Amino acid sequence: MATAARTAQDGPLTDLELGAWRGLLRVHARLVKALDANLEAAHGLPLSQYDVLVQVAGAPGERMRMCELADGVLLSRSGLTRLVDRMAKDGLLSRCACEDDARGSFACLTPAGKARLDEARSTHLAAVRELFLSEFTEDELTCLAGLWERVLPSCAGLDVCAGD
Amino acid sequence: MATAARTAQDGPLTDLELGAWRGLLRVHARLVKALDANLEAAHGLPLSQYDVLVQVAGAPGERMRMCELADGVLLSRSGLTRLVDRMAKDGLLSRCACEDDARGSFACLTPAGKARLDEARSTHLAAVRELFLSEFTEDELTCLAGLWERVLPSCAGLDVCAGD
DNA sequence: TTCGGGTAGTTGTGCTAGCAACTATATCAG
DNA sequence: CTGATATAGTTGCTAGCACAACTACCCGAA
Repeated sequence: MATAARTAQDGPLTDLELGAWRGLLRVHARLVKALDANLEAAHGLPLSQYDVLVQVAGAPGERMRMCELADGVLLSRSGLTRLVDRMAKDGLLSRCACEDDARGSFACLTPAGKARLDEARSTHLAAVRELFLSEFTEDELTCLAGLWERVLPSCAGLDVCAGD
Repeated sequence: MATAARTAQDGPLTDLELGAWRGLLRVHARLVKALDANLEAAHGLPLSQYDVLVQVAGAPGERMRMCELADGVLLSRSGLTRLVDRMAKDGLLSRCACEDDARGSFACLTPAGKARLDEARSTHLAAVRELFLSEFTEDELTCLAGLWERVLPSCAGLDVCAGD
């Protein structure tokens, strides 16, 4: 292996670059796996469904159009259709027609879905804090958040952010 | 929605926490998707296969035990078995018996695999730099790498790091 | 030597996600 | 109003992954 630290344009990644890049991949993989397992164990709720509940609960009228929801939870439309189907079958969501646009439909939070979210939220937030946020100082969090803001547009061009 | 910024132990996430956490999720999702599409378009190589090639090429003898490889590429053992199968069918890897341990087997880099990696590496590294690394100063990279180091053990307990 | 427990890897199975094709509706041009 | 194009959502199909069960083997103890 003929490797040596170059500046930053050609050749292999420097150790620093490697650390910053691979760290992201590893931390993400582990966090998501741990959080999903945690949520599933405590409330029988996959992380993907929790995400949907959070998004819908935060939307006006506690309902959201399918396409917005798909963007919000980083899923394809077909993937979302089926995810919402599963959740509707479990009573966490219901589907409602859209009055303004007959093509569209809403995913609406049911009381059961709301209750489930209320149960799960504190579990999940506690886990996020414990596994991730608690490791950082306030300054570091600020730094991180700023970095994400900066990189996001660089990646691709489809997104918006949503609240908790 | 009765939400207000709390300190950091209870209640909903502060905007700062939210930004740091969701940013990670979004940036990761977009980067991986973009990098995979890029690599696939340029060299017909999925990111998962590229990862395997990098790991194996960096290992002594250009071969690796299946279980180490599985850890290295963040995949389950069964997932890795099938991924290596596919790559072997494409001629990128070959499977070799392990002399010391008859249970084990090696995934060995073939000349074709090496060639493919050589083609793809610069494409991929350029993309990683363009989409991610280039957005940061050296100091920020140092900060990031340090943060990952710190969080990693907090998540779960299985990993080691590997070089490029 | 032989038995028991642990480890490496593969295979059966099921789930989740994406892509492409399709339907139905909206919207805009003329 | 009519036809062309775009958008929302669903469905058919397939790929990739994880879990659990299984086989084969290693290693330590008696």
